[in-house]
Amino acid sequence: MSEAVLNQFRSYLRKERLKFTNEREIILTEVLKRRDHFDADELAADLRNDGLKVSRATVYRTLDILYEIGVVNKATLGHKHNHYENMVGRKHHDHLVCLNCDKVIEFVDDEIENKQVEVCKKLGFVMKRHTLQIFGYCSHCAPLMDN
Amino acid sequence: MSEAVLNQFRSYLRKERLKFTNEREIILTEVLKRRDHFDADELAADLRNDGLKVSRATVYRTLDILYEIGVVNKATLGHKHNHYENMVGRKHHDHLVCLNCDKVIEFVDDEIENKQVEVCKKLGFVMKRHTLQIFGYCSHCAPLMDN
DNA sequence: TTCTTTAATCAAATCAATTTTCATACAGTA
DNA sequence: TACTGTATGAAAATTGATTTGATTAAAGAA
Repeated sequence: MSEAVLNQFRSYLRKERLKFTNEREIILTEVLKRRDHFDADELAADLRNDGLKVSRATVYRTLDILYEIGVVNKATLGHKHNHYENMVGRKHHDHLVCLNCDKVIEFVDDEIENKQVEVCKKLGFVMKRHTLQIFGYCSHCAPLMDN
Repeated sequence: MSEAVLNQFRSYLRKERLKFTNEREIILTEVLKRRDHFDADELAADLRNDGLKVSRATVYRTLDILYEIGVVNKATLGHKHNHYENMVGRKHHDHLVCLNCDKVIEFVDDEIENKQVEVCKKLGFVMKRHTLQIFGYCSHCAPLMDN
């Protein structure tokens, strides 16, 4: 399965006349291990921890490529930096973000998805991507807060 | 009506032991004139144009307060800076953003809103705010692009 | 293999948006 | 009017992200 992604990556790079470098492979491998929502700096730190030296700039550049080919998704989760998530074998979903503990819960609601398509159709708008975030308190934190 | 907002602002400031300064009034007034989606710098530039000198820092600081009391909404519209919009007399709405011409279209869909409430209820999540953006091409730009 | 071309890398500089600092000015109130 | 503490502006600092420029290393050709 990660074999398939690797091939997808290689063939995209070839198509674009880009190079399959050691660093790009390292970053892809690390991204595929991840199941959470991480930022570029966390990823770079993890690589450094594993003794793999890849510069921040390369991490950013490679994440861009991975976003381009749909291997990762980029999300705005209420911080001033982007979060990424491994999307291999996963479908689009939305996020609930706890304002207290930063927990991120994923969900999909087909009716919400369908309604968005309808809204766009009605307005002659061609949807390319969409993102829905709900901010609040998770079931663990809610009782602790004075809502 | 803007009289009411002014009073709301003043009483919030009093409650928090903050001061009703000339600059804060200037910024509030300018915000209330606006019906579009603007960023902090645009607002500062407009004030400068009108001969009103207010520093960038104060603009940011005041927009924070206005966000706090719900006079403005803060939105992430695909740029790396925040956009603000005057919310006086307006209800929550979502945004369609054209990737070509940057046009922003607002919409509300009650069913989407209800579904979000349902999702949260099911998960024991207490919703504080939510934001949905659809990116794509508006009816004017879509025919010009190769979608 | 080796050569050649061209892109990729790193570290450091830069950038844009935002936030903070700190000396000074001013609003609210005693 | 005087006092206290918050707000202000200009500049510096911070943050996340991008670019630069010299060097390295893929990928394909010979």
